[in-house]
Amino acid sequence: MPAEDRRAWESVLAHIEADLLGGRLRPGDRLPGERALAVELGVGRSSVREAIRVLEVLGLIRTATGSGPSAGAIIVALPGGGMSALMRLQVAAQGFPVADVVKTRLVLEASVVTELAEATDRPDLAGPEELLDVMEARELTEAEFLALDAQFHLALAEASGNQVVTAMMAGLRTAIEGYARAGVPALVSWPATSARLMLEHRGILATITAADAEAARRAVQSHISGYYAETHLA
Amino acid sequence: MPAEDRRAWESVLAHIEADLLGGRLRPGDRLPGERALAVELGVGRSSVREAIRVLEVLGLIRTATGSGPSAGAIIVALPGGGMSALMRLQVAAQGFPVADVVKTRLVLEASVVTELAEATDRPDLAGPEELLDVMEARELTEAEFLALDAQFHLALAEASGNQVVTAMMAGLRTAIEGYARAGVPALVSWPATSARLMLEHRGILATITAADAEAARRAVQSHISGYYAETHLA
DNA sequence: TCACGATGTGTGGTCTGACCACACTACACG
DNA sequence: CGTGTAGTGTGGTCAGACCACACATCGTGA
Repeated sequence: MPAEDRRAWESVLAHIEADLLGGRLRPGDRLPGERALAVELGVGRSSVREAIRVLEVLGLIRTATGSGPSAGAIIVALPGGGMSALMRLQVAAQGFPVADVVKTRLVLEASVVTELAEATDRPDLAGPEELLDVMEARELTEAEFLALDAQFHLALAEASGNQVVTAMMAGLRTAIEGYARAGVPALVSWPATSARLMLEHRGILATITAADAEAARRAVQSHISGYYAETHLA
Repeated sequence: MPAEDRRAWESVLAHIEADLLGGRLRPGDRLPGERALAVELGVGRSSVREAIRVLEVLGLIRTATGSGPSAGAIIVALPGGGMSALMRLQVAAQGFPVADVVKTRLVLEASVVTELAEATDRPDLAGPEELLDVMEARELTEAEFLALDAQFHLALAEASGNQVVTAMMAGLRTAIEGYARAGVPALVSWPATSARLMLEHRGILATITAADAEAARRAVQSHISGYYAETHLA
């Protein structure tokens, strides 16, 4: 019997986590209703709801009103969903220095492109390429461009297949977009910079396609740290 | 004016996030009381509580009952606090394959030791060294040893000073401990393996002290992937 | 005068019961 | 046989009521 001295909502969370680990709950399953869970665990419905809320924000479940198979709280376990909220709030609370975010991004992305370039079977780069097509198709506002830019890097991570790295990149995405946009005013020429960024994106994909891991790593590192340096000269 | 069609607790969360970004709330500050916040935002106290709960799990605030300066909900923004819960639950829900966790760990830790070894001023390794001393002091159970092991790696990340990486490592810690413990039965000899791991730990610190980044990276990579391979031979 | 204990006050933590909007189900009616 | 309407169960929300706790205050006793 686990200690009962923890807060009620924590015991609910622990119970659900145990069910998850024990295989009694799997992705796609529906949680019991809030009222039923409350009775079963001997706590109030509000406590159940606080636990449910946590699981939802963490991206583990999806809730929907109404009835039927799609209603209720359903286990989804979509990676990154919660990480994004976490990183966003953490950065908002000044928990993470931008320099650390950039550095971490550098490390993760270097690993991503290395893995892509070294993959034995040619990785599927359709996703990233489509994004580049969109970015090059027409003139975009700075915000639009940078949003697609961050999305491109996220797509690379997805293509690498590493779900943990993808989740982390998804979490960093908001923070990345934030500092990227904040740096725009410091640029000498936005059109010149965006043009360069687009070229570099194509270059990164080219090195991956060429299976040149070393070049890919260099390309992505200069791409990221180049922009960072350019926006922090002032 | 933001849309009011979102769920009540989301609007509370958004309001607090906005205060964070706007500098109206900073680490160390106390949130208004739940009742006051409910009145101020025009929602019920339970909705406020759900938002508070999310912030607490994400590691952004700490709540305490009673009165006085240490009571109430206080912004703490301690990195890793929430990431840990997130990763733990995500792994529990089979959201992340172990192989991806190991791979990510490899990338992050390689970066950590590289940075430590290349630091211009000798980094402070007192924390990691103390942990090694404890591990070597006496015979430990497997669980104790592996817990300290994970803590050692986390201490290295902390020493590197990169808060984002530290947070991510903290998040991975539970998952790491989990697969490490799960692999013990597959080992030929636990005493032999633990002895080797301890030697490798000392070796990693030595390469850092020697400022040999390349050796440090190799050491940490063989340390991690070695154990992983050893426990996945069967 | 000073130490100490009872009391007051405000905090988060929890439970209960009551609505609401919604979406699907089932049944009755044309 | 189709169709629409009432029913049922879901999450979402609110209001109010306690509780335990920790600090602040003030009185009382030494």
